[in-house]
Amino acid sequence: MTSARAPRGTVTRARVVDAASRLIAAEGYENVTMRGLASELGVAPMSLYRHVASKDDLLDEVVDRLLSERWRPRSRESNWRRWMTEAADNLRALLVEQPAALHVFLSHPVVSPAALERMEAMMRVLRRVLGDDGQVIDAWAAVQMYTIGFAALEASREQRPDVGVPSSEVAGMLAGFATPHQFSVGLRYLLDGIEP
Amino acid sequence: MTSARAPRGTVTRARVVDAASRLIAAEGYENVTMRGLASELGVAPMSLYRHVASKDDLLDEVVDRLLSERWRPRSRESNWRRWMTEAADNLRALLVEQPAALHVFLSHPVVSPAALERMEAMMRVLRRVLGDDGQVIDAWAAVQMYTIGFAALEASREQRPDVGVPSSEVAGMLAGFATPHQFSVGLRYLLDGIEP
DNA sequence: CCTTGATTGCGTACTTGTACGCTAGAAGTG
DNA sequence: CACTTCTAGCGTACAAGTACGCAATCAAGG
Repeated sequence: MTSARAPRGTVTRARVVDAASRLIAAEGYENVTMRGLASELGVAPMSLYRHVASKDDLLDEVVDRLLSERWRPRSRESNWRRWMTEAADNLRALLVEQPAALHVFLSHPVVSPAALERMEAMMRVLRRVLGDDGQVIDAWAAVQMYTIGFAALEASREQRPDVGVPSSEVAGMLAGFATPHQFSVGLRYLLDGIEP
Repeated sequence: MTSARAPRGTVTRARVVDAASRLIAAEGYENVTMRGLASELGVAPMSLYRHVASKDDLLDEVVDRLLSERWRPRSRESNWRRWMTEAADNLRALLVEQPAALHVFLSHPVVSPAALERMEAMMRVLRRVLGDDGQVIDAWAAVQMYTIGFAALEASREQRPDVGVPSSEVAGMLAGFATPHQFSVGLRYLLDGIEP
């Protein structure tokens, strides 16, 4: 039998985060439960709570890892519009592909290490274009909010079939709203407005 | 005792929505449970599910009522920027003040009657400015995504105290991000980019 | 080594949404 | 009126997050 108490040190915050990352990648975020995670580690469910404050706390760290691997644009900072577009789109894609990440970004302002690194990089680029620090912050915030808002809708777009309202014109266009292309169009508006 | 089966017709979709609206207004969204709602109506919890598919389904309707009461701008459509700004800000305020509404808008594209009415009105205004229908849709989507994304962050801004990262410059500005003023600044960028 | 205190794994139990299927009573049929 | 059918109210039960407190084990001091 596998009963008996697990030895001390079996559970560690790092181990929990590792296991959670693996499980999320393998089974998908929505199929990961604290109970399942615990049994994966061979411990009782409540043992996890010595090392993470809550499931959300755990997710914060899992998502920071994902973000740190994926946020960086490939292009050079010299073409600021291209670079900013890529930075925004990388986050959008991450949020859409990883429901866990979307959950985290919608739950609270994300200030994990990777998020801060990304923010600082974006502000650095914007500062070269805009000069004024106040404007830099405004611009960054606008792009960030747009990105998260867009990702939220794109991710949640499982067709709602009927509506009971006949506006087929309206219903029809709702389908095509949340696409990566639409994202870049809106972002272009935003950057147009930002550019001095 | 209050046992015994409730007579037929005690529960109605409309009555459930009414009671839910009342409870949410009185106790706050996060304190409203299906069990509480049922006891408010004097029926067993599962009885509600004959009339609403789920809690989310119920919320959809509750939120549509809120939206229908609050989305309309006060200004005239002739000043399109002012009108659009008001329309966006009315939704932002609603989402921030009503966690139930935020939940609904983040869960799926909202196509309730009031949402459609609002969308059509906004598109009508944009059409007069932009002409081309394609651009109208793009512009509307951009504003909508920005609004929802911003509201999500503004609503979730309960201070996260430490971060473990010393960038006080960064941490400091994070505090001031999600304010109504910041919202209007970002929206101005967006409208600048949209305006022909 | 034994006592004492701190740390950590865990058993139990509560809350919330809701699936499933039973059943009482209304509505239709002969 | 008796019988069938359909429907709406409900009892039971389960999954998931996690509060609370006990207890096993480790570390420190004598």
